[in-house]
Amino acid sequence: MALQTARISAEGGKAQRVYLLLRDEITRGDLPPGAVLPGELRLADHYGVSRVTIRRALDVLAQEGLIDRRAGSGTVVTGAAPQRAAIAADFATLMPQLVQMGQQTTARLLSYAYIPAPAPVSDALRLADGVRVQRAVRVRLMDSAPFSHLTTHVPDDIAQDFSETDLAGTPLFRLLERAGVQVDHATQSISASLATPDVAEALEVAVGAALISLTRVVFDATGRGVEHLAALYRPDRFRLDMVLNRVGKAGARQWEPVLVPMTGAAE
Amino acid sequence: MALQTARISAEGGKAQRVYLLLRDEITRGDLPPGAVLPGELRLADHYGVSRVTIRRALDVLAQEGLIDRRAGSGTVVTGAAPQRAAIAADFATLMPQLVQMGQQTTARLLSYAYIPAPAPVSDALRLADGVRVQRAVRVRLMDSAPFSHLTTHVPDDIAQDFSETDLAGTPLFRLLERAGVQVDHATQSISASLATPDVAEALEVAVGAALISLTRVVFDATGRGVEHLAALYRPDRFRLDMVLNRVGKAGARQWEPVLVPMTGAAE
DNA sequence: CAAAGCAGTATTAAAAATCAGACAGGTTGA
DNA sequence: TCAACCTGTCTGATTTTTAATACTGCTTTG
Repeated sequence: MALQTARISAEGGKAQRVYLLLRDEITRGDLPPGAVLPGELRLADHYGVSRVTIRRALDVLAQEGLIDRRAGSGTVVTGAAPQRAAIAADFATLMPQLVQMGQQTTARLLSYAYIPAPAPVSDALRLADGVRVQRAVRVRLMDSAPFSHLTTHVPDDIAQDFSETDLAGTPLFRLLERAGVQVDHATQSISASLATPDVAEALEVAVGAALISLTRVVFDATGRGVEHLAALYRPDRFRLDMVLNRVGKAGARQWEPVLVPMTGAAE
Repeated sequence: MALQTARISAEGGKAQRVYLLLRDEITRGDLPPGAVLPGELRLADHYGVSRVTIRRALDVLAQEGLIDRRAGSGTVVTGAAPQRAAIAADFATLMPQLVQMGQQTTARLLSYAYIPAPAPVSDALRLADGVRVQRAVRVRLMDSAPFSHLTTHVPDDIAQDFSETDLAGTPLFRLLERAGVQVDHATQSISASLATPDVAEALEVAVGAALISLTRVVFDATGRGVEHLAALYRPDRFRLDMVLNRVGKAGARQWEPVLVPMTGAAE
């Protein structure tokens, strides 16, 4: 019944790529339900591949119910958006509406080890060379559907208190505060990246699919780096939303994010 | 001299995909300069392809100077990050530090037309069916290096004042306020998507590369939708950063974004 | 209503990419 | 020094992609 889990592992060549691109355009809304695709010949030209290859990609899309092909008439995007219980997270504070949603998310611990801090992590956390950190890789699921892949690094002296079961259940953030860390501020950066084979498997997406990438570095009151989070989100199941208000008088107007008070922290 | 513009157009199969994945991991910092890659055999196994395919991907990376291959020793990531200074944008308010950077960005108008509003746009702007909108597609460049692909939709009665040269030069946002629109609030959503052939060409990236996707809908004081922006950013040239402060007493703590006062609006 | 045109369907053979394996030669560390 | 591992190189079998060419069926137009 692997319908939307099209093709894990790095299989597939051009046809697979065209499939990914088209599916991305559809689920993204660029090709809304009801829209008619260009003809296969036109598509072949557009993507720079042969018609047979386009056809193979369309086959998969049709099989998944994303498109409806009618001979003579054309290929139309069907409204049958299979998923869509997308988890919306407040863009500014990054607190997902999980509380409202019944907190039905669970986490699965994929890996757990103490290692010397990798260069990017020790740089970001401003650690001395060779400092050991606890590295944990987790997948967060919503109704047993994975939506985020989390890699956290915490200096080992802080992480001593975290057991494996802690990590599997509790958001790392709460563990930090439980450990007595005075969380003060954090820097975040949003980007986009491609699904490598390992995260692709964990998130049940195809290798090469687009993912939202979030990197967060948390500091305590003394300015010490206490957590490095590298998160990857499935764009079809996770959204970063925000509302901005235009405030101030003319000439000195600016945007101001609308804050939604809520405790907790997204991962 | 097309060095980092590896392979535009939809050519390449698995090798191309592996190349994209590896390059993504390198430029993203997962494989920092100096890191030694796993052996070709291990890579082949990891990506589920043959060694020859891995080899082809490494060939391109080596040609671009991203890796250094030494027979017998192994393949290491070189620190030669040909990356241009990434444009950082304030995450909360989405105002890029363009002013500080000398405002050296220019825009190129790719397409310009009045059309009936597509379904996603008319939905988002809450327009009646069949309302005509002005659709403009632009590419923004920094030192003649493209970093964003912008598709804007504006109701045609508002857009009457915009000439083609206006669009090529001025941020649409300023045009709106010049037209007397009382901008009140906006909703934004961040995601990730893949580069289709057309945007890939405009942004000078490979087809299938990861892009940051931002959708913004702007409303005026009367609650009317006045602008729909769909932006795609090159993650290697554009970053969304923010700083959060942890405020409040224990038990009612929450994050608060740090605001950097500045006028203007990012596109 | 008939014809033209378009779009999907199907089948072939050639071309290209990929695969699996083997071997040579350099480097490293026990 | 030897063993293990790495890149570099080559080869023939296999799979994927391509290109060319019919064909069927729906829609539209004269």
